[in-house]
Amino acid sequence: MATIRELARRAEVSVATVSRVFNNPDLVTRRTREHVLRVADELGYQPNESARTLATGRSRMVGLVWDTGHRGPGWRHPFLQEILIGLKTALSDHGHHLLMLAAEPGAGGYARAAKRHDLDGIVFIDAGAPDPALADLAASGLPCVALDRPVTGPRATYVTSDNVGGARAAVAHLHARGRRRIATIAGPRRTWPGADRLAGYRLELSALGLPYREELVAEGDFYLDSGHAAMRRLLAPDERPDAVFAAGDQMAIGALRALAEAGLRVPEDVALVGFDDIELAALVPPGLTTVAQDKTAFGTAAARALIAMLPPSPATPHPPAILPTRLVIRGTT
Amino acid sequence: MATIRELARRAEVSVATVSRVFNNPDLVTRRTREHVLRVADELGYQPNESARTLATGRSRMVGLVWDTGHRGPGWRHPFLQEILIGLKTALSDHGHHLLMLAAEPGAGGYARAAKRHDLDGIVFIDAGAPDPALADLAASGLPCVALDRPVTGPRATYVTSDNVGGARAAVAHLHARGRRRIATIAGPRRTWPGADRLAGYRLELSALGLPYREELVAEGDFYLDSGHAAMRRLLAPDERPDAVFAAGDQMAIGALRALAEAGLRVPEDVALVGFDDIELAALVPPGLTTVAQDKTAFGTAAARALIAMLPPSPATPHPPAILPTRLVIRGTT
DNA sequence: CCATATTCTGTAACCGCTTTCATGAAACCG
DNA sequence: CGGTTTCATGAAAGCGGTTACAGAATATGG
Repeated sequence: MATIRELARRAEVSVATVSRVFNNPDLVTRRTREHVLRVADELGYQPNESARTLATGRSRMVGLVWDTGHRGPGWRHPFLQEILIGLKTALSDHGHHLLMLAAEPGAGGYARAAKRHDLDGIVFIDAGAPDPALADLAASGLPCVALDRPVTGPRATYVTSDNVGGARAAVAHLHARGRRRIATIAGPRRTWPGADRLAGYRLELSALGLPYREELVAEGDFYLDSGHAAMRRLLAPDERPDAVFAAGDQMAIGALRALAEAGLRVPEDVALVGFDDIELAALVPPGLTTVAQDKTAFGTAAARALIAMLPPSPATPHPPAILPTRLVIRGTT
Repeated sequence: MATIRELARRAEVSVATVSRVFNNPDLVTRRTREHVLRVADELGYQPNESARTLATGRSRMVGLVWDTGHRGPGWRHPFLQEILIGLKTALSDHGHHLLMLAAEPGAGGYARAAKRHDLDGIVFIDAGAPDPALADLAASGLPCVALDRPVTGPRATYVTSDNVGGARAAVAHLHARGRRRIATIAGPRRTWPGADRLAGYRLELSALGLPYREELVAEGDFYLDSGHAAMRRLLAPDERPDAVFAAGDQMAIGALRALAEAGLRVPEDVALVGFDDIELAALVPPGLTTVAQDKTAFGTAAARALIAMLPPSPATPHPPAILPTRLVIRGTT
């Protein structure tokens, strides 16, 4: 591999000049600059990133913390792929790479990895049990963006959907369809989306003048089976609900099965709204009405926020991005 | 951040000794080693990876080339997530990180990124148009693993499913169900899975003594809509097929819709087998019979192969991993 | 035309770690 | 017990860049 010294020798300039050609082009005469670039091209010169990072302390890499282990090998984010596409695209445009951290999860594993690699920033995509290590990291001043979980720090912020608003829209929609006994299958309350969607449900109920009833709330874990179980629980009491708002599409689809097993028709007997708009939602008959999230926007918004907080920007937390949701009406309502 | 010099000073040893403690522990007395480790712990010392990479030429990072752009923002690998989980897990265990390359696609973009970062190896997950840059990279001696596409080089190999065998099993199964006019919705022939599944289809037909008929072959692009269109084409002739082998589940589901639209019953009028066993397959009624691939095995096999080819292993291409497939019988047959 | 300000370029220190080579200490041995 | 080996450690030279500082070249102005 051609080094900067070799290139300098061949171009008959100093290494400093070569370095400037690449990093501060306008500090160099057009003539020399073009000459150096030409020779660089001939040599196939590529500046070495490690050397650069070592010298500058900035790696042009962003860490991605993605907790695969949380639910064993089966754990899947509903739209990790779209998020990655959004993230990668936006970061690439800014000349940053994405490093998937292979650190021991929990504790300070990610923090250590961030230091070792001189990461410029870090993005958290995970289920979101509150983690003191995340708080420390964010407090340390490293630019941090978390998805669907809160985080604060001099250069920290988060991206999330308008979970409250989306949930309210779902409930309002069911109400508009004439339903009055509206149940919910909530997500885990320790997660943000779980808590906020439940809050939205309550809020809209009271806005509509409907009572909030404990027996109309079942909690799941966002996965299909839990939706199935929750639906069965909701059907147990004498007076069954005539509508259900499930806080996630997977749970909604589980609920759909439970309803079919119980011999109930959807939407005639029970109307159903989900949340997320995963690919499946459109395909599972009769088509799941759901609150759609803007999936790639998650990634791009995260990338944008992160980039905005990168030095030399002042250490000001970027305002959180709350992405709008959109109600997609299909066959279940 | 504590540096190695600081640590050396505090532990009252030389930097060389500290370095050895971390890289060649047995070159150091147990006494000194433990002492250094203790002080390192107190200081929260973390060796800097860039400096390490610069000094050794090895980055402990593996590049991941994942072509997001191929089909516009909507392009999705049927099970990218599982592959990533497998890859990440296996590589982590070996102390390697995964770098998602933000390089201009095509040409030598990835090759350049690999050099700049001193990548230890590289993994290709993409749609797989033949790419001279990949060939060059592989030829250069950089450990390379490609998924579902061929690649050769001193340290190159690939991982793929037993596409031929899987396709044969699908066709044999349809035959066993009494079907004789078996059509196929093939994938793009320029892709490996597309070509091999078609080959398997032909092979099994002839093994069964059935004729291969051009009019029973329609080509799609692995996506849902193309399956729909292909199915309509297959239904056009007077004598319609009584079974269809679709080379991908998405296409199979598209075909399922076309069949429903045509008023045909599945499996009574037309039996259907897919390939992949995506999540949807189990959920779309009446349940799609399909050839399942071992999804996380893709990732782990790729990681294992890569690790096996990493220096100081001899520059011998690892034998390709051909993962077994498994026929999952559901409602469509 | 000279003094001064402004560009442009070069020298060299440094970023944090690895590793070769040399050295001194300890172990081995006839 | 002196001479070899072996073993543990240290000094210092890189690895390939960036950048502060200084010097040379050019432009500016009186």
